[in-house]
Order: sequence, then C-alpha cells, then structure tokens
Amino acid sequence: MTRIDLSLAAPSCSACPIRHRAICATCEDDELLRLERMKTYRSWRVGQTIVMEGDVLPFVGSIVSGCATLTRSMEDGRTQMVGLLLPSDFVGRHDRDRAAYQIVAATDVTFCLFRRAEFQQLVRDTPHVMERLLKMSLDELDAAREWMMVLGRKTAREKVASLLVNILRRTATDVHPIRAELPLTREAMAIYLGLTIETVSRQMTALRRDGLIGLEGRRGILCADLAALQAEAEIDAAP
Amino acid sequence: MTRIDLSLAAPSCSACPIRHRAICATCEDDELLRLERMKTYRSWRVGQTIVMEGDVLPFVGSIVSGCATLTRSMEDGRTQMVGLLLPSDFVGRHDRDRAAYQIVAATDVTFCLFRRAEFQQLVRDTPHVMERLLKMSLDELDAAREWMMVLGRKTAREKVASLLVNILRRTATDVHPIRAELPLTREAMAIYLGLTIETVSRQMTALRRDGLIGLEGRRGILCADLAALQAEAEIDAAP
DNA sequence: CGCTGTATTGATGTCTTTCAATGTGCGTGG
DNA sequence: CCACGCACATTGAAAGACATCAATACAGCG
Repeated sequence: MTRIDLSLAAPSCSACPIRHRAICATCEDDELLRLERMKTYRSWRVGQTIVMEGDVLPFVGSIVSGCATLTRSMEDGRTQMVGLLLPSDFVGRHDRDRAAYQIVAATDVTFCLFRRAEFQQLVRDTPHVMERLLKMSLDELDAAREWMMVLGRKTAREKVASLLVNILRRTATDVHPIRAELPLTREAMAIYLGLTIETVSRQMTALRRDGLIGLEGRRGILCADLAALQAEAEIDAAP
Repeated sequence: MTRIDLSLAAPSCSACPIRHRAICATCEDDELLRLERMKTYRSWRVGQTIVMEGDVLPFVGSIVSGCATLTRSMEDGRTQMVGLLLPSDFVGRHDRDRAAYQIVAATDVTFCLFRRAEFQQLVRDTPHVMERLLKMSLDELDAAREWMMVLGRKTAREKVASLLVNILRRTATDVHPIRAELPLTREAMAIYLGLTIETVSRQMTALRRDGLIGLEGRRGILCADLAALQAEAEIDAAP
C-alpha cells in the first residue's frame, strides 16, 4: 500500500461535485470565496488511518469522494463503527480540537478540509451556515439512532440486509437489476454491524442462496427486488 | 395510573431549576422574556405516552424534572430505546413537525414547551441560541455513538455496568457509599441495552453477588467503588 | 503462476434468549 | 393496619443464535 498523502490544489468550489449537498450548499458567492481561502484538498489511500482517537485536529471538513469510516475501539481490541462517511458528509466539531473517533479510509478518499479556527469564525458570522451545520448534525443524530435499533434489536440476517439496503439506496444504478459496489470489506461490514466477519459472510451467502441478492466478485451486489430485501431487513415502511 | 395531564402556570425562567444548563443557558434577559411568552409547562404521570411516532408536534421543549425515554419500535414489537431524557435535555427538531420517536414518561415528568414556529424564529434571529442548540445536538450525537459501542460490542454484564455507571455519575449523592435511584424499570433498562428483562435481572444479581453494587428495594443502587464498576463496564479511561 | 490477504465454509462452544415458575414490593380497600 | 392482588422482579432449565477455532477457497497482484 502506498503511504504517500496527496495534497492537491483545491479546485474552485463552483466546480465541486458536492457543491450542492455539503455544508456549503447554502453559501452565496462571497461566502464561497471565503471558504476557498481556508480550504485544502487532501487524499488518502485505501486502508490509511486518517485520524487517531485523541489526535489534535486543526481541521474540519467534508468528504468529496470515496468512503471513510468513523470507529471507536476498546482496550482489548473490540471495535465498533459509529459512522460511515460518504461524499458530502461533514467531519469534525467546529468547537473541539480533539478527535473522538478514529477515521480510516475505506476506499481511496479525498477530503475538503477547512482550518478549524477560521471555519468556526465563519460559522459564527454566518447564521445560514450554522443552520446548515445544525440540520446536518440533526440528520446524523437521526441516522445514529436508526442504527441503534439495528445494533440493539435486529438479527444477523436483518443487520446485513439493512446495510445492503442502505448502500443500494444511496449508490445503486437504476437499471434492472440494480447494482452497487460495496465500499466496505467483510471486516468493515462486521465492524459496522456488531458481528464477526464469519457471520457476515454466512448471511451474505444465505441471502444469495435465497435469491434476494446476487454477488459479483467480492464487492459487487445485485438486487432484482429491493422491496423483498427491505422486508428481510424489517425496515419499518415509514414514509 | 391517573391519566390526567397537568398544565401548570409556567414559573419565571429566572427561577427555573434548569436555567443554566438547558437551551436557554446562554440567553440574556430580553431573550428570556421572549421565551417566557412562547412557553408552557406541562406534566405527565409515570407510564404515560407523551408522543407517538409520527405525531404532528406543535412543540419543542426542555425536560425540567423527571425522566422520559425516546424509543423506536418494529412492527413485531421489538423495541429499542434511542435516548434517555433527563432534566435540561432538549426534545424535538425546530425544523420538523413530525415526531420520529415515541416519548414515554419513565417517572412523573415536567416539560417546558415552546411553540415550534415561534421557537424556530427565535433560533434564526439569535445566533448564540442556535449555537447552543448546535452544541447540545453534537453532544447528543457523541452520546449516541458512545451507546452504539455499548449495543454493538459489549457483553450483557458490561452493558448493565455501563448503564449503572452513567446513572451513578449523573445522579448519585457523594456520601460514601454513593447512592442513586434508578429512574428506569428492569424493562426500560432492557430496552435501553438491547437485552431481555431476565438477562438484566441476572446481571444485576451477579454484580451484587460480586460485591460491585448494592441493591436497596427495586430502584436504589449503592456503589462503594465506582472505579471497580467502571472497570466492569470496560469504559475507556479517556479524560 | 504462485503468493498474500480476503472470503467462505464447517465443527464446536458460549452466551443470551425463551419459556416457565416462583418470589417480592407496594398500593388499595376492607 | 393488615391482607390481598397485581405488577414487577428473580431464578431455573432448555433452546437457539452468534462467536470462536480451524481448514479451505478464491481473487488480485507482483
């Protein structure tokens, strides 16, 4: 694995792929200019540790492309994923400089980083940026609570189906059958779901055997009937 | 169980027991006056359902006294607690009018409710109130993630010990041995921990047998050595 | 084409749940 | 004030789900 961090000249915000979904979605041109002046793009290779628990962090930022994981570990090595970062997600607290979680690149990944002190000032000067940050935080809180239901009450089969439905909904093509590339290894899936690798693997096999999904190599998943998979996940059909 | 809802004349904010910890902690006198005009106190008896999932809610608010639980349920009845509300905690989204969770009174409980539309306007007019709301939301998100670790990776014994440590830290007297009153039944503990009532009961018995806690009636817990209990909970000794 | 890390599959063990019975604290009404 | 009834809690035995340990298969890459 190449261990070189790539620092890139940050492209203009107006050309950014997450311009209309990230923290900057509601910014006007003058605020974008201010963001341009405090931002840096930076990339990591799959597998690299981006941040360790307890690190002092001079940055907050948005994930531009790829996938990263937020995890916590216990002293004996047991590890739980507490967040899955996909493009446009925001990372870090504007009001804290220590990382509460480890961040690892699940695929090659690029972040748009803002110097924390300057970003904090922007947040305080610009109510609609603060409101955007608040809305994104509340959405993350809802997602975390949804995941507490999965971790606390669902069976292994339901857990795996839930994760697959989530990924298919966010990243699948809409030709039939729908198809997505898993951004996670079996190990990362296990860490997300509070299971072991072996149990994840067995449940993937079982779902395939039952005709609910198809597998293409290690990462590709196909699904001809998302509603059926959703039923396996016991996802409440709330609107 | 008495099913009468009590509506109380709301006392002045300056005399409020949560004045310096709740959403209003950073408010100046003029903002407090504005809050006074939009607020109502309301109380519920232990066991009453305060809000059902999907209800339209004209209010957001703070819990003033007592304890309430935030839960989600699946169609087959499996239920998971996703939040435990103690005095000063904030409930509801200023930008949404539908409840995502059921709220139930775990003890007799009193809320300070704000009409949502007016509160939303206050948030937008008053950056430091919005920042306070943001900080509280981010703290809740951290707490939810901490709990994901408990749900996903800890053993039944560690789960029960974790909950007891949390409650002791927040509510215990500091005479020796420290003592707290559990605001939760065994059932509520089980729903919080992703366990069954029986398993919670067995672990409570085991912790008592091992000399880590004492039990006084159904709700009282004693602890002579919090560090030892914390070790059972495998709580990482982060500062 | 073989090597290395990842994934699958199988056999066994352990922990939590489930089902069932018993025990206990507390409020109500006699 | 005590006894009764009920909800809550505890305890036990058996079943089931997931983890663990171990072997094998497969994919991607030098």
